[in-house]
Amino acid sequence: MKFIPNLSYDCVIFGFNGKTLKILILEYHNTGLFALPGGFIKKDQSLKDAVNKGVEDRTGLTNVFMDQFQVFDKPDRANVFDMRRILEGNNKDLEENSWMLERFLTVGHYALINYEDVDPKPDHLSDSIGWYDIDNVPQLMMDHNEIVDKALEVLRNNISEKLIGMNLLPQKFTMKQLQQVFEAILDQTLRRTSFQRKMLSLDILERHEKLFEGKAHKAPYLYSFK
Amino acid sequence: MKFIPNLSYDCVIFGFNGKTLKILILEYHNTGLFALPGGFIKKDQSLKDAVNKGVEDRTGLTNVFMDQFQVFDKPDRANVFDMRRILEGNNKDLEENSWMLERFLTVGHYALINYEDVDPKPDHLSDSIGWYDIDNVPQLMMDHNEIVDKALEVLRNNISEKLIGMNLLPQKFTMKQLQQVFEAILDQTLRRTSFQRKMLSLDILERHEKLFEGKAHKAPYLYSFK
DNA sequence: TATCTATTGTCTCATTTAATTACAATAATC
DNA sequence: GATTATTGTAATTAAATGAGACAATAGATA
Repeated sequence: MKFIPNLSYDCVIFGFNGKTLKILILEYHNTGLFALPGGFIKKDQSLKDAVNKGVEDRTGLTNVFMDQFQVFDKPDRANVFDMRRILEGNNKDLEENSWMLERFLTVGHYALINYEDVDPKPDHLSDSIGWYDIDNVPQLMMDHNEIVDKALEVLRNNISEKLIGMNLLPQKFTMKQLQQVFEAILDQTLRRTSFQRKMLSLDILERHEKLFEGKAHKAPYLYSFK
Repeated sequence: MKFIPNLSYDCVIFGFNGKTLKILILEYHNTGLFALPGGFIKKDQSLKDAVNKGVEDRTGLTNVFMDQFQVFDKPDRANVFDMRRILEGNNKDLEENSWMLERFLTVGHYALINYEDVDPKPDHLSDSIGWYDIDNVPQLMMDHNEIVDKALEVLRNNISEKLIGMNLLPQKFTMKQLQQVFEAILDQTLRRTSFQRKMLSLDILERHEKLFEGKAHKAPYLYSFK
């Protein structure tokens, strides 16, 4: 067995489409089971490498911002019945893969990516992967809904200006877009003038040319992070 | 083997003696090796139960405030040489305990306890356990110094008034003691009047009788958390 | 008993930071 | 050229914090 036994990772991959915050969820072949992208850690592999690999396989992205935030370890979190269905749905040998039916602790991660850059690809066990609004996540297997909730909570607490926008937005963006990211994450509206003044005072933004959208009003500046 | 392989926990146990922030460190028999209190997780045990048990064994305390904050996973973090010395120093059979020489990922925790309540007890592998000032921690085995540094960083960032004092101080305390806890954690001096005003305005403290210390000055009130 | 010392609790006033409102600038439409 | 929707920034208010002043007081000192 090339993997570390009883240990896995799962990753809540956040994206922002300009309106709402979304996460990537995959569905397993012939089971109707939804789950977070996750996987196992090779015996000589760092956790970070393992997760990066998993995210790259499903999104095509490298150098993604990522953070591990909690170990989920309830002894009864594994659902042997579901796992068996997934293996059978993929015509996997149960004997050979019986290690997958044991207890697993999983290291929860979240990743922030630029929605536009992604071309989601299902892995060999699943037949679809897609974006779901953060407030419209389907029922997931095992304790994955709990992992999503916790990831969002941590994201809200860590909303330290720079990291967030830098990873969820394209290189250049308007002040309004930046504000919308914050509003989507915090799930509350912010005052435009206070937000703008605050962001500018932090001295983390660089101002570029204006963006002419063809709309009948003053054109906003584009910004990037310094 | 009754433990989950390749996985351990370690715990940075913080205490406050009225002056400085301290942590508990143990020394292994006949090796001169220092380490954080840690251990393994039984196959049917929750991580939390495992850590609680470890803390209770070494401090005698139950219901301790505790938080897991990071998995440390560098593939080369285990030091086979040191581990062998510990086993040999304790006359343990190398063959039987060879699983301990493999790669381990460890879940880093920190705990906050009331210094006065503790009677530190070494476990069966170590011959001493004692308090060390946070800015005078000896060289520890493996990556334990890194774990300590990270724990302190997390503690500083999480210094959300209530949790801290509630766990590091006795039930009743003076405003000065509370300020000293903050100063020890943040490693900076705070303005007395501003601190007092801030704490009182948070509406988390209950004021009790005065504490007469027999000193030649006005006696301070005792407070507890609401 | 009166005075002195160290510390505490609270006020005041200055300074900084943030919330709120107001308004001019402007890109495209009518 | 007037109109509309939105943007950038200035002006005004309000809240939080910094810095200092001062009276209160428990015990020590004389």
